[in-house]
Amino acid sequence: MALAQAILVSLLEQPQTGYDLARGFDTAIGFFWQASHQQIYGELKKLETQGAVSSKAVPQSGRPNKNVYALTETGALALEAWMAEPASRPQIAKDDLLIRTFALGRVRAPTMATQIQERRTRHQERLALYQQIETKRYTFDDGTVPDHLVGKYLCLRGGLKHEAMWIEWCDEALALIG
Amino acid sequence: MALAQAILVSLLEQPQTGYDLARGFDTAIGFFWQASHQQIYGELKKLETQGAVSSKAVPQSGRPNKNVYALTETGALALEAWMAEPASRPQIAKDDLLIRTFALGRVRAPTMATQIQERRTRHQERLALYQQIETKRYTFDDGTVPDHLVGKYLCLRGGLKHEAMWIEWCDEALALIG
DNA sequence: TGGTCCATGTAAAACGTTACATGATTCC
DNA sequence: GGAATCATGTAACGTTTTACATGGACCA
Repeated sequence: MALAQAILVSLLEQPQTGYDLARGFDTAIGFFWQASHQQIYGELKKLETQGAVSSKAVPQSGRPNKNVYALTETGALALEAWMAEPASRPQIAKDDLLIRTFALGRVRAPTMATQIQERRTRHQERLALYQQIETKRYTFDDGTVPDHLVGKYLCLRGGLKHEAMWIEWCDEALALIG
Repeated sequence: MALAQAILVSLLEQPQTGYDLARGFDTAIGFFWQASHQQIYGELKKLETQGAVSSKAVPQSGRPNKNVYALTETGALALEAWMAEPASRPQIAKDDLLIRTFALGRVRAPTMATQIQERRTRHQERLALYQQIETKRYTFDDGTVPDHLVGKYLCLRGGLKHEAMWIEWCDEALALIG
């Protein structure tokens, strides 16, 4: 749906290959948007035929050529227009741990405490990662975040809050089903 | 993926039609799992051929017949087995408001404050709804939730925390970009 | 008379995942 | 010698959304 825009936004920072994007989707924007390399290669081609991105082949020795994609003027304008479009309503991620949780008290489920404990560990790891990033990249002497980083910073803050909240939830659940 | 299980868990409480399920997916389990009626009708048929649910036609006057589905023994056992399977890793919901946010500071976006404000209102509404449900259905004199409601209650708690967290995020974002 | 609710369904399109494929390079 | 990295791609499959379809009941 908004994969095209996720790519355009990623290209704002610098031109990238499909491969770069696929990897970046594992880090920066990937904290809240996932896409496989197959999807990205396909979408890039579509965006190129629309004129939103341009590609430049970079020959390499002993490797397939790189296709480095850059945002075009057209793409930048399209992105700006899209920014003003109303965002879709928030969706809760489909989470099968919650389905299992829903059944608690009605189905025998001796492993649920372990499962929630495991989930807690995951969130804890993520939280630690985000905290590290916050300290490293978003801590400034005067205590304010420079304008051009505000967007990325807010996304990180969302991630931090998200993980912290789920840790709290796990603790609450463990206390209740203990 | 886990749509089948979401249906089975919904049927734990009582036999229901596909139509009922599709509407329930807008309320109880639907707070964290979405599915259209088309998907549900299809999945119910699949589940019936597998023997996990059984259907009973209920004739009606002036309406199409109801197909009321109930969980079978087989289905209950399958569900119990599934409960012990490891849950998939947590995913963050794809949210195009966050993509827009990511671009803040790099693209002109004069409507973003309004958009976040609107999103805040949505979360506020949801939070109010969940709080109402908590008060109405999960408040007991002795302060404890009865066993058979623990699962549903924990899901509601997740919803509450989720909405509260996003309201906080919206406030943080508005303060930073205001 | 026009809209929403009940109750089911088909069909096509869009989106996403999984598996497979290539082939040199670099690291352990 | 084996695994991971770089870099692209095709094909099959599964899931989800959107659109279309029916038709009486009930309400304003």
